[in-house]
Formats: sequence, structure tokens, C-alpha cells
Amino acid sequence: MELAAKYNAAEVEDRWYAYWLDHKFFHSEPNEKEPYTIVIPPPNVTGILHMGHVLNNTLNDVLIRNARMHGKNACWVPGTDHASIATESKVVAKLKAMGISKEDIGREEFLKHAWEWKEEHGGIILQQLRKLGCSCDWDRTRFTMEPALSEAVINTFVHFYRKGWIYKGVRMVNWDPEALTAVSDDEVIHKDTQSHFYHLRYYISDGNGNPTDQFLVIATTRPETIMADAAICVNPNDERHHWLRGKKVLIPLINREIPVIEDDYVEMDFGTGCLKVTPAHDVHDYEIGLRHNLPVLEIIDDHGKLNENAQILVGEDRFVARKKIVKMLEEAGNLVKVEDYTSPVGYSERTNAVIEPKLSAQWFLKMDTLAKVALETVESGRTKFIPERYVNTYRHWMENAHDWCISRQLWWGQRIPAYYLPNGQYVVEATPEAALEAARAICPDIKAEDLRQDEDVLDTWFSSWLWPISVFDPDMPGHPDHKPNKDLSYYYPTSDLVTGPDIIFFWVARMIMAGEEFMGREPFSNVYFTGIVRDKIGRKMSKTLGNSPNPLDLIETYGADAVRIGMLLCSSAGNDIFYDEAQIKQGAAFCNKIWNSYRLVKGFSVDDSVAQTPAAAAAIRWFDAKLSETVAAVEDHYRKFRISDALMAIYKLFWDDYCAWYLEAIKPAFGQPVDRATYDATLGYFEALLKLIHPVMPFITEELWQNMEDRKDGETIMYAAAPAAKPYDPDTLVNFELAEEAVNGVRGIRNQKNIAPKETLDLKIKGGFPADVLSVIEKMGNVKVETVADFGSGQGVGFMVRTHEMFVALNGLVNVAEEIAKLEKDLAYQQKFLAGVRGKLANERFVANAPAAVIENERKKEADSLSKIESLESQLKALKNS
RNA sequence: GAGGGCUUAGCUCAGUUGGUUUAGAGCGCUUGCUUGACAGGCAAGAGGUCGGCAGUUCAAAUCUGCCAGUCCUCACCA
Repeated sequence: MELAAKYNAAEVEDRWYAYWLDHKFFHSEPNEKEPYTIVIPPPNVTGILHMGHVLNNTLNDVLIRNARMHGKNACWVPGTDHASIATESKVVAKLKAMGISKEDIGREEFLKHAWEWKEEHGGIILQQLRKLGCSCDWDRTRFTMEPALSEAVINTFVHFYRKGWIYKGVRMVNWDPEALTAVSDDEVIHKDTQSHFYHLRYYISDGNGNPTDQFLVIATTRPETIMADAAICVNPNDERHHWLRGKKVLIPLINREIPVIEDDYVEMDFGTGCLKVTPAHDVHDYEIGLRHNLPVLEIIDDHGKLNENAQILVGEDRFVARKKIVKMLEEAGNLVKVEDYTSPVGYSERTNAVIEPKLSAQWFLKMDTLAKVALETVESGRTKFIPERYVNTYRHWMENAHDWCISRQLWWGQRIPAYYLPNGQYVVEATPEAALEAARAICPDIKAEDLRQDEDVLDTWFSSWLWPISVFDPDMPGHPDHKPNKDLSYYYPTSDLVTGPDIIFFWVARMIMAGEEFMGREPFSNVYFTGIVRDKIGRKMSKTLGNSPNPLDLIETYGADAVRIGMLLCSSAGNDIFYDEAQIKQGAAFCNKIWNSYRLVKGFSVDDSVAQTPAAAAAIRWFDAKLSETVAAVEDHYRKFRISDALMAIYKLFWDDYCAWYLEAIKPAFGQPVDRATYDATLGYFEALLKLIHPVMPFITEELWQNMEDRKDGETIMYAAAPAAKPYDPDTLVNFELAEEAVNGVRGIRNQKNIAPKETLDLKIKGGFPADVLSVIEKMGNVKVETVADFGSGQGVGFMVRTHEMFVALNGLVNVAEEIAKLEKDLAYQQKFLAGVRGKLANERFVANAPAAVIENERKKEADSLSKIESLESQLKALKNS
């Protein structure tokens, strides 16, 4: 087959992906081999591929393909997450555009729309992953809301409820009075907002609900909430306010009596040091209320209007009420002063409405035991974090874990299996049938229609924390007494998890908890945290900035291999990635390099009667060792998850060592054939290199590997054994490096003196240089080498390769004054260096304390330096005499 | 405000428990090459007092303290 001068990725990639799929190469079933398992961090079902996914999934694929080639039974389980908030808001937006609100159509109808949306847009991202070359076991694709996994979630809820770890509690949520829903903390944007600080006078009560002459002053930004006050709070250490102990005060305008309490929460030097405590409408006040057993009185309704409890201004919007009440307070003589004040106020990300803290009943899962166990998993090293520093973050969170609020006021998700009886009692059961039975134990004549299921659904993470278990055996999480099925016993615990540090608590920590709870052991051995993909100048990729490229466009332009390598080139673990298209271009250039080196090798004509040249023999000896050295290094990098280092080692082995040195050294003269032994070795190395590169660049390597020989249908590089490191003689490497340095020296001189590479030069080398690489120097440097005892008196330029002296004869081309100046500069440097080394050696304390090896090294430096100085001096002498 | 991370060449980063580091790589940059695989290429070269100050040590990019800059997580102050 004729090979084009340029590699055409687009033409190649779809073909091989289809081939891999046809032969089910990605599919894994339990067998006698060692498993290597990864579960995908499930992307949102309606999401589309962005650069973060590209990075994450490329890393996953590299690990999976590498494991596969190392003889493991590799299984990468793909799937998607139902992402309740994100998906529901998309569906709500779609319906809104059609003039429909979800309340109008009701839960059942809404869910129909949501499933339609999921069928239409769901899984696009999984298709996109195929373009990237991901070798996921598509037969195992899962969705967190598919029936079996939903059942697992419900069973899990029942499991923890029976254990007494799930309870119903009241919590302050972020209420959006426009959208009429609670929103998560992440969806609240705090903005500094201009407002006022109102100083209000509260009179001390005489004990009968009548004001005395005494008063205190509080400062508030929300005067419209005074009717919900439950106490006035001061700091116990604040002597200014000790006289208030045991007193009661009267709320202005409505004259309700409330106590004065003391709590450390109050800052003495902020405001007046007196805080009005409004448990129903402020998070901190709610907590103070809990500590002091204060009553909770709500005066603001779901729409942000004052209700009956307020007694005054009933029905007014909270902001209108604020204006009006200020006036009323002023008229009543309770307003002391008004200050301008800027404070952070929470706004809803979606409606931009000011968030109203609101109490509501939520379901919680106790974290104490789960967190303790999960912390131990990581501290003991059964699960390792890469980079390790994330253990600190993890520990800090686990030691301060709050109970997990698992209910969400949404419809898209697993509905909480709590069923309320008409009398307000409730039962928790996996199915409505079981619930009815349980309810009858309480109320014998109750009917199914009397039971009302909880309206809320479960937090999405309450399903994704089961992912490493439920994808293999959905029955397992709800029934921890059951024996794991064949898949789960084989694939669990999974090997590595690749994810972003932003979900270390949401997801990673909770998977560890669930793993320990249901399987009694960690869900994965290693967690590799990637960084965040940013643009060239460090901004996060975002739709609004428009700085995020579409990965599919990049794949189309440069090829998936180029995109993969481009992302890996700049990604060390845990560091943010500064994405630059130039790196992908570099990846494309690498593809082209591989392609063209193959064209060269394939273009050789082979002649069995031709003898191998000494240079080719030397190059083969060297490359054999070099390959082993690099394979060992690459394996070490992989073991330590230094993926970009592994890639760079391979990149340099291919480009610098194989192409720039090896191929040039064995390349026959123009028009000449190559001998059989050299040709076979060269193709063998090429194949080894393809295998080494394959995990990173699956497509081009398959294309060339298939082209190398007439492969049978069903053969693939995917399952070829990775090259193994063999023992080698380090001297082989050192000797070739000496030759390289000698050639570099000659090339440097050519450059300086403007001598064409074609012009053959004479190179004199003083004795002791390894003889087996001289032929390489001759070929690569285009020189005639002569080993001599003395350079004699000819004109030329000398240089040193480590401790070996070399001399290029150059008649008539040497500028004596220039050479002398250069040599003198070198000499001065060497003398200074020598003085440094000798200073160290003359230091008694150094000689007394340093290890012998270090001292030995300093002596070697001294000797090397001395020999260089000697050489420089003799060259100078020769030049000056010429 | 609390905690954590980072700071090494123009850019992005290595530097593996202080001594073969006389600090490296890739990209970029400069110079020279229509060298018959590749100009998406070849060759050579310049470029860093390892953020600052102080300390520990015979020895510090590496350990300690303080300072500066930067980023992240959490909390956001009535």
C-alpha cells in the first residue's frame, strides 16, 4: 500500500473504532486473569463533551489500554448520571419556552417530559467519547436512574433508615421566592449589596409587658423581621451589657416580650454588641435558637410576603415591608439612626431573586460512623490519593462532616420511600405494597390511597455513591447480606479512579463510605485527581467567556490522537491544565513524525547479500539497551501516575533516539539497500515503539501496526503484549552517548565555521575512546576518525567530550585570536570551578562529615577539572605558537 | 475570616525522603539548512543568583520560621 506523505487522521480513526467495536475488543467478562477495573465518573446524561471530559477520559483510556497490554483483564464501565438539578432545570426551561410550568402539569406528566428529554439528548456524550477513542465496555453502559440502579438507591435508603442513621430534621435552606424552590448552596451567588444598617431601640420590659425608661440598641439590616424575634443576644464577656442579665425586652411596634440571652457567637465590637435573634429567618440565629431553646416563629411566606404571624404589614412584600416598617419605627421613636452599609447578600443563580433563608423539613443521613470509617480507609493507605496532598483536605472534611442532607425538592430522581399515614406518622419501605403492609400494622384498616408518599427526591450523589458497586451488582447495596454476584466479586474493588478534586467530598468520599458499608472494603485502590482545564491565560473554561473549544472540532481538525496527546502533554497530577491549541498541534506533528518514519523504513530495499555496517551494528546494540531503559522508566512513571512524564519519555525515545539517531545511523546511502539483519531489527523496534505509544495514541498505532504485516481479521495491537524491559549493559548507553557528544561537538564547529554538513572533516581523538562507536561518529558527524596519541601541529579546533580530547583539523579556517579568546574564557571558568571544588575539599568539617561517596565525587570533579585545564592550556600553547 | 496548595528558563512543568545537579525537559525564541521519511522537517545556540529575607547544616531549589504574590476549599458576619 502506498503511504501518503501526510498522516490523515480523519480517514483512519472511524475505521479502526468500528473494527474494535465489531470485534468486541472492549468487552470484558470475568476470567482467570487479574482484573483491572475503572468505573467512569458518570457525566450528566444531558451533558456534552467539554475539555475537562477530554482530559479525564483520555487519562482513563490510557490506564485501561496500558493495563490491557500488560495482560490484565481490563474493564472500563461507562454510563451517565441523571443529575437531578441540572436535568430538571433544563426540562423546566424547555417547558417554560412552551408556556408550561411544571406545577400546571403535575409530577407524572412532568416526568414523562423529562424521560423524553433524556431519550432525546441523553447519551450524546457517550457517543462523543467514542470519537476520542475511549475503549469503554459499552455493553456494560449504565444510567443512575435505570430501574435496577434506582431500586438499589431505594433499598439503600431503607437500609440506612432501619439502621437508624436516616432521620427527618428541620434545616435552613436557600429559598428562592420566585422559583418557589429550595436551591443548593452552589446555586447561591453572594454579591456585595448596598443597604442600610438600622439601629433600633428595644425598651426593657417591667415584667408585665410594659416598657420602662431603660432600653438597649440593636443594629439590623432587616428591620422587617423584628416581629419574628425570639431573643436579644449579647456576648457573655461583654461587661457593657451585664446589666441586661435576666431582663426581658419588648419588640417595638408589637410589644411582644422576649428574653435577653448570652452567647459567644455575638461579636462584641460589631454593631452595638446586641443581636436580635430571629431563628426562622437567619441561619445563625436558628443555631443560636437551638442552643437556647428559643421558639421559632415564621413571618415570611413562600412568596416572600409577611404572613399573619407578623401581626402588622401582613401581605406586604418583604422589601416593601422594610420601607414601611422603618417609617413606623421612626414615628414610634424606636429608630436611633440609619447608616449606609454594604454587605454580601445571596441571590439565586437562576432567578436573581434575593434568597430567603427558610426552614424546611429535610431528610438526613448521619455521617459520624461513615466518615470515621472512610477516613481510616484513606489514612491506612488502602485507598491512595494522587497527589497525596489531597489527603489533608479529605481529613479536614471528614473530621468535620455534617450530616448529609439527602432530600431535594425536585421531581427528577429517586423519590423518597417514606409514606405518610393520615395521622402524620410515616413508614419507610422499598415499595408501596410493603409500605401499606407496614402502615396496617399501625392502622389496621388503612387503604393504599390513604398513604401519601414523600414529595422529595434523593440527592443525585445518593445514587452515584453506589456506582462502583451498583454497576456490577445493583442488588448488592440494598441487601448487604446478599452474596455479591460473579461480576461484583471479580471486578470489585476497582483499580483506579480518575476524577477532579472538586468532587472529592460529593462523590469520592461518599463512594468510599458506601464501599466500606456494603462491601466491607474500599471501592478503589487509587484516586488520581486531575486539575481543572483552564485557557492559556488561566481562566476557567466557560460558556459565557466563550473560551472553551469544542473537542469534536479539534478531533476533526487534528485527529483524536493529537487531541489526546496534546491534553496529556501539559497535565501533571493535581495541577490545573493550561490548555493551548499549540499543544494539540504538537500532537499532530508527532503523529506525522511517526507516520513518516514508517514511510522511510518501509521504503528501504533489503538485500540479503549485503553485510551489516559497523555503524548499524553499534546503533542496534545501543537502541536495544535504550529501549529497555526507557520501557523501565515508562513503567515506573505509570506506576506513580506520572502520565505526562511517561508520555514525554516515549516521545523523546521515538523522536530523538529512534528517528534522529538510530534511523540516521542505520540508514543506507542514497539508492543503496539495507542488510536483512538491520532491517528486521529496525522493524522490530518500530513495532515495539508502536506498542509503547498505543495507550496514548490508539488510532495511528493500530493503523501502522496493521500495515506492517498482513494481519488476520481479529488481530489488534490493543491486545499485543507491551514491550518488556530486558537487562542491559549500562556501558552500551554511555559509549553511545559519548559518540553523540562527539558528533554534537563536530556539528557545533561546522555551525560556527559555516562548514556544510556534506563536507567530510578529519577528527582526531586521543586514545581511550570506546572503539565500537567510532563508526557512528564517522557516519553521523561526516568525519574521518583517527585515534592518535598527539594532535601534532596542524591547524584546527579542539574540544572535549567529558574527559576525552578531540580535534577537528581545519586548514585555513581558524581565526587564531578568536580561538584563543574562547579557550581563555573556558580556562577561566574551569579554574574558578576547580577553586570551588578545592575549597570544599580543604574544609575539614566537610571531609569529616560528608559520606565517602560524596567526597569521592568531589575528588573526581577535581581530577576531571584538572585534566580539562591541562588540555585547554596545551591547546592555547599550540595556538599561540602557530 | 479559617484551612490548604502553589511560586524553578519567555510559557507549561520535572527535580523521586538535603550530596553524581557544574539545576533539567517540552514548547517558544535566535542562527544556519530546498541533507531523496517528514519545512508539521534537520542542525546548532542563547536563556535561570530555583519568589524575598533569616535560620538549621560540612552541604539547601530541597528542611524550619517570617514576609510577598497567586490559586483552591469552607464560612461570609447581625
